[in-house]
Amino acid sequence: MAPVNEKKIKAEFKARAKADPERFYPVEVLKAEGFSRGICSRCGTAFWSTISRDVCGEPECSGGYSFIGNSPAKKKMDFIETWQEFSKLFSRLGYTPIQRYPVAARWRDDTDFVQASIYDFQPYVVSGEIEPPANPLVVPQFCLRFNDIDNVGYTGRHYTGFVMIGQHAFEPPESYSPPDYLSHIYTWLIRGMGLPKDEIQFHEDTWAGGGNMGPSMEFFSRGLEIGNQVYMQYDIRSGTPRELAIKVLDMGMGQERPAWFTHGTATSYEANFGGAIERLYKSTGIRPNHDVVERFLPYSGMLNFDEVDDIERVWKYISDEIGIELARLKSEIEPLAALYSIADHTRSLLVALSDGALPSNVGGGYNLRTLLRRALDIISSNSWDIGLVDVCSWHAEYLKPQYPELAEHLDEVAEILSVEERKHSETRAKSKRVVASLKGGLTLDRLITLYDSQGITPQMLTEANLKVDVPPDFYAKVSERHQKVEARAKTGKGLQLPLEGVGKTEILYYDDYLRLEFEAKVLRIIDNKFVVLDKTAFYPTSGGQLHDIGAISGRKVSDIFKQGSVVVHVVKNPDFKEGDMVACRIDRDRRTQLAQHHTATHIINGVSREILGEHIWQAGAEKTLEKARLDITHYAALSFAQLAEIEGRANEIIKEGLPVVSKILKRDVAESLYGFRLYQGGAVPGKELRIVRIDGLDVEACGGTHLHNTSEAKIIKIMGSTKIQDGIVRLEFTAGSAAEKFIEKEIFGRLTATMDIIIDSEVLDEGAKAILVSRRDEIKTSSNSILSQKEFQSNLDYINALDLELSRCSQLFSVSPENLPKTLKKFLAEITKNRAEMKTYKIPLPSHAQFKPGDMLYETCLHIFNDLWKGERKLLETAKKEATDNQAQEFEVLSAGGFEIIVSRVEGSAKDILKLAKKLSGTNRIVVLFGVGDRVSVVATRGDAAVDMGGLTRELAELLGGRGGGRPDFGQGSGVDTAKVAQAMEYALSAIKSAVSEK
RNA sequence: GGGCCCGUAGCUCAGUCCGGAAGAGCACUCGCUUUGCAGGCGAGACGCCACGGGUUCAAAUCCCGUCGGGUCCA
Repeated sequence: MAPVNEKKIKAEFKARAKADPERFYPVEVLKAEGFSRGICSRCGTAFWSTISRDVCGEPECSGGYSFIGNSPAKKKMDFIETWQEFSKLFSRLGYTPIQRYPVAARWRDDTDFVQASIYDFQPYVVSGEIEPPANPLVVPQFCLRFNDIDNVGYTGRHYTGFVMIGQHAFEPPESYSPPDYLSHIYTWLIRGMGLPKDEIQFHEDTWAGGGNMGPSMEFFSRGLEIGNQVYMQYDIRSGTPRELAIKVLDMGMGQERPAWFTHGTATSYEANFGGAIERLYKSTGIRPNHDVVERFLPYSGMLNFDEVDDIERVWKYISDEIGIELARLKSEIEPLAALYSIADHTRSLLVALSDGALPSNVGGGYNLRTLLRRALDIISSNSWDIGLVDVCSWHAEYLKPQYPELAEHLDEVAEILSVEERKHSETRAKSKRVVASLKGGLTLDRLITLYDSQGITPQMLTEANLKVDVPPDFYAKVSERHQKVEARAKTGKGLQLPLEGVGKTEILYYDDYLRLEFEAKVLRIIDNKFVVLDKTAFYPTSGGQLHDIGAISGRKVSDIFKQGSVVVHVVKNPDFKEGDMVACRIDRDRRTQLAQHHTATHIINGVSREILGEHIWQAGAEKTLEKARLDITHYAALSFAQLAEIEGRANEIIKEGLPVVSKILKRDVAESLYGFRLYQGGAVPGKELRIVRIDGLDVEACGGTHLHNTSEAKIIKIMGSTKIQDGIVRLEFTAGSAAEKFIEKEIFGRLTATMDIIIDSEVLDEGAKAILVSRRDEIKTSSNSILSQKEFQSNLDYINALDLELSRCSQLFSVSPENLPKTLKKFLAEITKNRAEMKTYKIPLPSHAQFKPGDMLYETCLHIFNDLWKGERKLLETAKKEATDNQAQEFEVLSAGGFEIIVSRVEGSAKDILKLAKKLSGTNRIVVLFGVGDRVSVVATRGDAAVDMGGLTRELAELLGGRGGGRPDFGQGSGVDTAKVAQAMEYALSAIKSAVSEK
């Protein structure tokens, strides 16, 4: 938002306009129609009306809505008809009706969703940088607003998703004509809606937002605001209003309003959801009691769930005021509000999901998830049998004349909804278990943590009959905690070079990625390090693509970055000066590799959309020398099969050798040719866009260096995918020689290295080993031939089979493939160690001769893990246990003070003597064992005796040159001084004896 | 974008704060018992305590990182 005080500027302007209406408002139109000006005796607003009135048309001033059940409009139109009538009329008036924009605002970086029709044209049309798609125009723009979510269903007019019909014009001052615009909308009120002029009031007002401001005319009838026409003509970002070069008409009218108004239904919902609402009534058996609803409605605004602490008291107040018993009032209103919420939420979801937005735990997606879960919770708490997908399809059917695309996307919407529903039911089940395990008396801190980290609301606790103190400002406390945390996390600012007076750098890297040499003039050198040229083909790090390297006048260029529209080269000790012409050369291998990765990214993006669906958007990307990564919007993790399909198709695209064409287009031309799909990398500034197109697959606005033809990518190998957050999946892949290197090192190399390790370890039986050796040799032979002949494409299936093998093996040991050799080494070493120990216990090594590995390394790994590692360890442990049992009989037991005392020295590790001590201990026993091995371990246990074994152990361990401790009934420690064991035993014995005898 | 919570037996989880002997219930196997309504009793099997590193005499437990899953806020 602008750093200036918009509210203050607006108030000042409003006062000025009020004093001089002729100058700021197109009042001549109203005068000609017989309207005259009045000042509202209640709110002071200046308004226009044909009949003498004391108050303006605001519901607060004129006593609420008086059109309900008694509309003054001569025409009746439902939601769909409203747009049909409106667009027909405005076409005749010279406006062009255009398609709505997607509700997910990809062309903007300051908002997730479109919240008003003017959002479609911000910032570039409004700023005059680019042409609007038509001028003047009207648009039925679907908008999402989540701030009133709690009021939806109750107030009769709030929605999370609604259609704002926009009437817009973008004109230079000389042709900008508010009187025309006002007369057009007036025509709509009179002729379109059939309102008698006596029923219309216009209010003088001022609107400000997004750095712009202008006078506005709101129009009302019977207490309902039908719309608002803003004459946006000032830029107020500097703090004082300045005339805009392009003045803008911004009229917005809720499409839901005319339908409601002309039908005069109790709530707006009844008139606007078409068949959906009827079907909801039918499936739940709920119908509005119009008498109750109408009496309730004027008070509904008081039930503002955000602002009121004690909602019950408000209910009671309303019930008293309208004389309907509280219980009855609630039983009439609440189920209705619930139904209307479902209708609203599903419609919002249908549009948002159709447009490619996804529910998520972060970003704008969280709003969608909240919407969805709210709807699901309403359904389940009322035990209704309503399927969200069904309701969506009812909406889609009704909206078909206006938004035919919604019906086309129903399958994808259904899929996304079902994934979300499953997640929600799992979360709910989990919450129930947690709640069930809680007892009352929770601290506020605990309550907040429960809500914050597990989504368990205080309400759920009280519903489970837990006694908890919930402060009325609970949710405020929650956000307080967040604010504290957020205040701590602030970031520093990056490097800012003094570049005043340096013009925009001319970019040469757009033309051809193989343009690697050029001459340029040195404009500035800062700190003997940062070099600015008049033009450059060096690519700066941007758009997720890593910068080039190379040389300027023979001096090494190590980094390139952009500051604003100036490209800065980092050069070591430049031997040239400002004003010189210099020869520049870019590193070819690096440039080629980066181009391969960048074009591969576009291929993967296009292919993913082909395979996974229209909801796939780029959510981030990075291209380095080693690999490329692309984050795509998708509602679930990708399966191996899906990855394989994407990779396979991507390589087909390479084989097909499609041309990659890039050209600069004007933004409006590009948008009309390719739509908003262009904005894969997010919002892009500027009048002109560089468009990179792979025919039939992908078109993006992109500044990167690209191949000429997909065949130059050579090969694409997907390395893996992870779900980086809900709704976003990251694909990592590599192309060209980086892919070949990857295959060589990380597939062939890793696999054979792993096999080598197993073979060298000598843990396998001879037969199994022989098979593994021959398998390894075979892989080495094939891989050598693939590598030497560069036959990657034709051997992709083989390569992928090996890759799959690697990942299966890594999953077995729950490590990443990278750690597989290392992990196997660890396991094999343990097996060898166990076997050595088995020898000392005289356990015969079991024969695993029956094991015959097949083709797959996986089987061998399974064998190593289960039979060798786990199985043999089991044998060893069993043997040790038996040995312990036998050994336990052999200890000398002393007695003193009524206790049995064992103080003894054995061979063994800490773990061994621990087990032995456990075996020996009893209620009447005191046991101290010294285990001698590499070092001396001490374990001390006792039954009921009053000796501090932890303390004793500490003393003993220290005596042995180490440390130890423990609880009164149990001590553990170790030392290094094996020679002092006898001394320690003596000390232990005497300490115990004196302790028990004291008792 | 910013937080927070959770990864322990096939499942649901306790143990983690405050380091010191890896647990419960359900499911499973076997035996006995019971006409049955999740039947009762007894015995048993089942753990790389997510992965990697660090601190420590000692780590499921503390610290750092990674990977999964969940949740809240803007």
